[in-house]
Amino acid sequence: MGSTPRRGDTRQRIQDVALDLFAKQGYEKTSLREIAEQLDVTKAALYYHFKTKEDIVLSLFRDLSEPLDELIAWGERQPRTLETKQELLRRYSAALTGVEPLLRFMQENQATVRELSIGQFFKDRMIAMSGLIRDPDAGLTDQVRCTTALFSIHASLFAMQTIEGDPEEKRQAVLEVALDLLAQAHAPAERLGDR
Amino acid sequence: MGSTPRRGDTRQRIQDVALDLFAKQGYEKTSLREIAEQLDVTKAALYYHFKTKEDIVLSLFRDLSEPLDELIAWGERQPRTLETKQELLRRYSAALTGVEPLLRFMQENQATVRELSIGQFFKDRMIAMSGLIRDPDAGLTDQVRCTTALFSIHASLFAMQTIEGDPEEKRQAVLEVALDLLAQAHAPAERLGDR
DNA sequence: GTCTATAGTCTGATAGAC
DNA sequence: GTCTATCAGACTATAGAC
Repeated sequence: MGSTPRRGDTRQRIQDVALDLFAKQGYEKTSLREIAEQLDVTKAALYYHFKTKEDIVLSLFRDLSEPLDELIAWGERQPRTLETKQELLRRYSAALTGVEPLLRFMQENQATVRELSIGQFFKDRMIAMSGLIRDPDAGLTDQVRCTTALFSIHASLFAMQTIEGDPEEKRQAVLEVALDLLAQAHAPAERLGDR
Repeated sequence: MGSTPRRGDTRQRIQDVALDLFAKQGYEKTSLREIAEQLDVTKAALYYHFKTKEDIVLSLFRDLSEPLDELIAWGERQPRTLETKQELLRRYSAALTGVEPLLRFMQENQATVRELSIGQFFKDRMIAMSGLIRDPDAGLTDQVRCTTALFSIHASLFAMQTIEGDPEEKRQAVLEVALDLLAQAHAPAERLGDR
């Protein structure tokens, strides 16, 4: 038994290969033929499991959508304190761990994702996160600090590739910098001594 | 005179329309037919001015390549001091001003640009900039600070869209935060007092 | 410098047999 | 659940007239 590999997990295999190719060479440049060939099935087999090409992408994003929605809902129930914002960043960082290929795909194919119905969804979520983190009445510089804090966590997975080191250690370092930025945005007046 | 508009500037007009459409809907989703239609010429006319579709993109990037190369060359001639790095950030921020649509296109079509011969060029330049800004022997957190400083300038054009305000004021605010991050990465030990 | 016409290829998607 | 066969439409790119 087992000489005929994989039966019944075709749907999962399609998702795996699709995400891999989408992240590697982009959504548009990846054809269904290519995905099918790599799985040794035909295009028609793909259409049994997914209605359209876009449907494959939608299925990939389901794992990311729920944790993100829960995080925002949690944030909206909390008092708008520095501690809440810091916890938001910590949870956000944790939520993104393990979905790096998906994030990379989203990051590198923004133009595509934007028109892919899932695009508006994530735009709304980023605006919501931004609204929870920064204070519209604060100074411009402090707003930039907060936005940079949020964005640095988001971007760390691709921007920090030139830095060597253990991924988890890097994640902690990014989180530390982000929390610092947040604290500075909420500090009274004096910052780095003189300067 | 002037009733027959635009003669001889077709090449420039192609570049303008192409960049606009590429930035708006992505490189792959923009066909040469679409560009030609918007200019009221035929596809063949496009091929008179540009050898391929990729060639249009290459021509767009020429304005950005030279200032960036000069900046890196300048940086490599300077002593590796905090002042040099701060000046690098200032010049980098200035160099990016005015080419926002091009940057947005590059940002949102990374997957495409990466395979477009110009991709390796910019990857090399970003690595070079990163090498000038951060110190590989410094602590992980300080390296993240430096990378975030560089990246925040780069990303400010799209990440800060939720913040209201004059673009130039926002640019200054981003620069201030970036310079702060740089200074903190080079500060001795004590940071924000207690915290 | 710009046109028409078209070659040649690939795409996402469907119908129907097994 | 996977196959073969095929669709209509879109694409980049070229040849050659004007």
